[in-house]
Amino acid sequence: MGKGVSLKVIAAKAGVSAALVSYVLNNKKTDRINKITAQKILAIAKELNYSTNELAKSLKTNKTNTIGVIVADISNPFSASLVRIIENQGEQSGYTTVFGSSDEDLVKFEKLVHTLVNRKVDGLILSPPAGAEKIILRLQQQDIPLVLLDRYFPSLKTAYVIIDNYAASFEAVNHLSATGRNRVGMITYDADLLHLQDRKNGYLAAVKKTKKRLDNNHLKLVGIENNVSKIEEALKELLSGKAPADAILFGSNKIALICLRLINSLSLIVPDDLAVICFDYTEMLDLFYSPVTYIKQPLEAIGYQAVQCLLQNMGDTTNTPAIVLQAELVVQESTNASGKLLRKK
Amino acid sequence: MGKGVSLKVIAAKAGVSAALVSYVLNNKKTDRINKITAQKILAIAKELNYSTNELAKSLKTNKTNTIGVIVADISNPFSASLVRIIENQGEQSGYTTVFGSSDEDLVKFEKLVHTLVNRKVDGLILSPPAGAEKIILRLQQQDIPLVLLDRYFPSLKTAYVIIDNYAASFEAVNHLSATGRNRVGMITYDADLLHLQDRKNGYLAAVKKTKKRLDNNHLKLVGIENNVSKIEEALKELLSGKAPADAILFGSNKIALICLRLINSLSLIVPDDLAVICFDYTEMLDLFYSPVTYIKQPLEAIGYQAVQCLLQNMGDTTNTPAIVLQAELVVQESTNASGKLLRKK
DNA sequence: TTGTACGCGTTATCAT
DNA sequence: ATGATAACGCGTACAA
Repeated sequence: MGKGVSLKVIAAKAGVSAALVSYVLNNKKTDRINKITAQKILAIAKELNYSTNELAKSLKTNKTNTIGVIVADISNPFSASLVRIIENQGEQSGYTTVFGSSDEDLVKFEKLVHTLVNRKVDGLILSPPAGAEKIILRLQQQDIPLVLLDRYFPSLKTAYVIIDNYAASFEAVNHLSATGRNRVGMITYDADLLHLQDRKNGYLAAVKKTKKRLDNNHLKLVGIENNVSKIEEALKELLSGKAPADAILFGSNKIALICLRLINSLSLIVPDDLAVICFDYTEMLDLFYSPVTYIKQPLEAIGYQAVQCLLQNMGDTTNTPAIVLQAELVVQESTNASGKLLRKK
Repeated sequence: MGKGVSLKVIAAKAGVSAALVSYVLNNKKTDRINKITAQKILAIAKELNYSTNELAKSLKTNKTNTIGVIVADISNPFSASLVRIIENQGEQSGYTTVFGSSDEDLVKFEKLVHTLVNRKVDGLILSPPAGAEKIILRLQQQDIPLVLLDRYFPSLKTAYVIIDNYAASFEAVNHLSATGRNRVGMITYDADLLHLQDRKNGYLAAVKKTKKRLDNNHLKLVGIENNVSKIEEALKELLSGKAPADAILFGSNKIALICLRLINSLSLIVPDDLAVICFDYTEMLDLFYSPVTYIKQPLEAIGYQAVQCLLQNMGDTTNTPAIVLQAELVVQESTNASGKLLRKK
């Protein structure tokens, strides 16, 4: 690739050694080099449009200035935004960022990790799928700097950046009961990823607190593969029966999309008949006729911290900062109590 | 990085030369190698958990098995989906994909291109910003395989994959007039990127055809930086005055989001008072109370073709396939004529 | 200022 | 048949 304008070529043309060219082009030993030859070398380099072969450089210096990032699915707006922030943040520290999507698939994840490691990335920012402990552990044994993103494993001592999902769920449910909802349901994932457990447990704790007794029928668990009909079925179940939910917390933006679409086609009125809250913001939430109250993850902060933590971990692998950020409940129309209260009068 | 398990280490442990280890691990000269020593080498390699240093390999073979992709903004759902498809498609051919966002900024774009080229990617898939001709040309002079994505430059002979934006706009406007709309407006970008020109020109041609005379006030151009208040202002202008638009074509999903949000907060009824069509699908369009008719780009096909074209161009740089794909108008509720017709009766 | 070893894997050539 | 040697790709950095 390229036309092969190497140091050697420049050296030949200038009648000097390749080493000297390297020094000049990198501004090293600048005081010990004849300024005239330096000028000549620079001129030739520019004329030949030289640019360094980062491959060779990395091989020698053992540094690629590259960060590897693995998210669940880069086509998810949430991931896409986060990735973008990391990209910018990394660049500010001189790093190029390489991405991959794991699809929450352990095999795919491991393969991606391998690819990145073999390409000698300087560090990794990872959203590992369930069961990835051994893979992470091996990376640590190889002394590869890494930060877990959005999730972590209690059994491992790693750097991580997460949000307090438990508190976020808890606050959301509290908001719903405080605004007069009595049968708060939740549709979320049946997965053993800790951050998803937290969302579920925060919900359960809040329901328990506000209702004394828990109606298990109001918690619906669906597979992480986001099967549309399964999710729609869960919603229908929540809305039927003897005690239909009058409020629902959606465990992700994918779940929310599917459910809101169905709600749209039913004759339910939000927020009058049903209040809804969604985990994670996406643009679509503003387009629902009743703008959706949502749990806002501090994306900028997450991306910033992820890169900063990685930089620290790259300096010293035993340095494993654990950052827990708080999410914010953004109240919009979809949980407005007024409609409901009016009807009660 | 790594623990430094190199061929050399394995060779030492096995009491053979590094070259032999390389042959064994790559299944080369397999017939000329003692099977017992081969087994021993494989065993040691596995025991030491060896994996090849792709940096060194690439340096030697001059092949990185990497494709570089530059889009405008990876956090845009449209780009994110496309990127995901390219990622999968590339993987099927054994390529890792590296992404970057240019923000439609020429300087950023050039910097990204440089980074990728210096890292010796095997080829590039690019959505170049306006004015990038010289950069592309230089890449071609360096014999670097590339495919333009979603846009192209008539002055350059490159491979490209685009959709027929002119026809897409044309069809959209036709659909609107066929369903009884008389004052079809458009809000799109004031940019000299050809694909955006095409969108505009397709609109103009269709309006001209259906109306005989053109009312320039129904075409609003906004900056590509997606300034919210500018776009909102454009919409308000379209909806006011002596001949307010009764249908609008939005030139992108960003424009659509901003406008639909505003329409939501006004007391306009879609499709009764106003019909809308949007370029590019995103999930949000289904969540609008009146699901939005949109111009669907064949993302899968675009991604597939982009990778295929690149592979061809990598085989022979003078091979520059030009693929023009047709978009599809997906008619939903937002352009339904019934509401309007009922009112007319 | 320059020669040269080095990082690491590949492969053509040479030696048993 | 089996296996070793050495040059190579390209930039870096130390010794000369």
